[in-house]
Amino acid sequence: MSDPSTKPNTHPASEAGAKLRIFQAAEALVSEQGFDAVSTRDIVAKAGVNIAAVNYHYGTKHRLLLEIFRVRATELNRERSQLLRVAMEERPGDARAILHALVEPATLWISDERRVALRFLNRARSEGPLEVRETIRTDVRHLRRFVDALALALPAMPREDLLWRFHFALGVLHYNQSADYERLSILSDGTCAPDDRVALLRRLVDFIAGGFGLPPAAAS
Amino acid sequence: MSDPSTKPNTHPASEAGAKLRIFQAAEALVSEQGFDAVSTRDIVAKAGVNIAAVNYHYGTKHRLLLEIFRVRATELNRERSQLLRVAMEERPGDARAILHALVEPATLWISDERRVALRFLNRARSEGPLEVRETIRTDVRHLRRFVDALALALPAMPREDLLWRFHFALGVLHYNQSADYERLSILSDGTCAPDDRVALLRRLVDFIAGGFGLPPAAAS
DNA sequence: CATCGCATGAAACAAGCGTTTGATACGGTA
DNA sequence: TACCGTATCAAACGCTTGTTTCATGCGATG
Repeated sequence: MSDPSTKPNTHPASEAGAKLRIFQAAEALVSEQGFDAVSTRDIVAKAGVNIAAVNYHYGTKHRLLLEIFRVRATELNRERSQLLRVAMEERPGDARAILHALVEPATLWISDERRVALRFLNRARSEGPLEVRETIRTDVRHLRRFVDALALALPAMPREDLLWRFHFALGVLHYNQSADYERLSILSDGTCAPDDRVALLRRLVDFIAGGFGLPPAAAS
Repeated sequence: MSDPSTKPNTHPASEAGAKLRIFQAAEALVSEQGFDAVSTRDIVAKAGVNIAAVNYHYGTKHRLLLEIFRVRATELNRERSQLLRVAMEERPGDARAILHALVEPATLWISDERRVALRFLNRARSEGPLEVRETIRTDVRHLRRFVDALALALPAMPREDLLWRFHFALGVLHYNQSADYERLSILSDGTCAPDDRVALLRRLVDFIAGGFGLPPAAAS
């Protein structure tokens, strides 16, 4: 049930697998238009399948969306955890490296085909089903790893200060994932654009590190 | 049309004014449940009026929501402009005071009955009608005043740097307005709560000022 | 070859949506 | 008193929603 591409399809009309195509069509449409704006008929039209296929393969539209969220959230958290582990091994005690591990995955995802998955996750955070929003709010296990790592790297900072700053850092991070760069582009008369992902990542980490009271980064 | 309380109502059943009660009911429901989750029938049920009243007083449900947004956005922008003006007069060249003027209104609104209006505006930003989201994205006039003020206070900072940091600052600000404090509460085992608005405001400004590379605030 | 399970198709379902209709009651004015 | 514009009401409109039904076609199995 977790991977829509496991079962090869035998029917001639579904060369790429109807279940997988429904998954991708729903993800793409939601990431573009939002959860409430996408209907079952929109999904099956994009996927090129009959309307009954959604309920046949996923039970309900609700469960389809939950499944998409589950798959993508797992992927993102796994990537973040891996980057954090690498940072802790290679540069232990470097708070800036920890913040980098927190910010990097989402910034990279925007640059490639995973942009769709990331935007789906962002939608889920604010407009997704109640069940999903509840999970996001209360399942903080993977975030706790980052807090603990930061506490190790910044032993002099009171834990309450550290948690609030971490909270603010998540705000910066999520706002940037929403890709609302048009306002910035207008404000800057077009000079500020998110095209250079490396530079954007550096600016992001710089800002958050500054918020944590860290000194400016050394030239890399 | 702008103030739903202007016309005194003559009908016995509408002692507080049907138009005003519709306005308030819609604002409250949307701020709690989101734009797409609230139906016309929900609104009239909460307002205690007939379902035809919405279309009679506001034309369409769409125009009702646009009107609420227009009224509340005007109020918020006016308050921010006024605080910025005071900051520029009393503490010219103080970047921290400018950031304070940017952050303070929303933080104060959360504390009183305007919390409903603020949450409505936040909803409008992400899930509101396309027309509203377009306005928010492209109407940057009141933001430009803050950018210009910051440029005056931080003459050494390249404009591109300043704009990016301002962009990030808006991220922190909006994230906090969304009032997603439950995750922080869980992460901190309940020790971090947004009850003390003065302290929260100080922490917010501290973090953003740090992101701008400003030195830590002097004790007030 | 007959049979079975899985996948798909067209059509319809009940429920909810925003909006409209036409009737009714009210207070102010001539 | 007769009238008129305003405001409210119950009821219905046409439409879209997510989901279901039942028939059909396919490939694999016996």
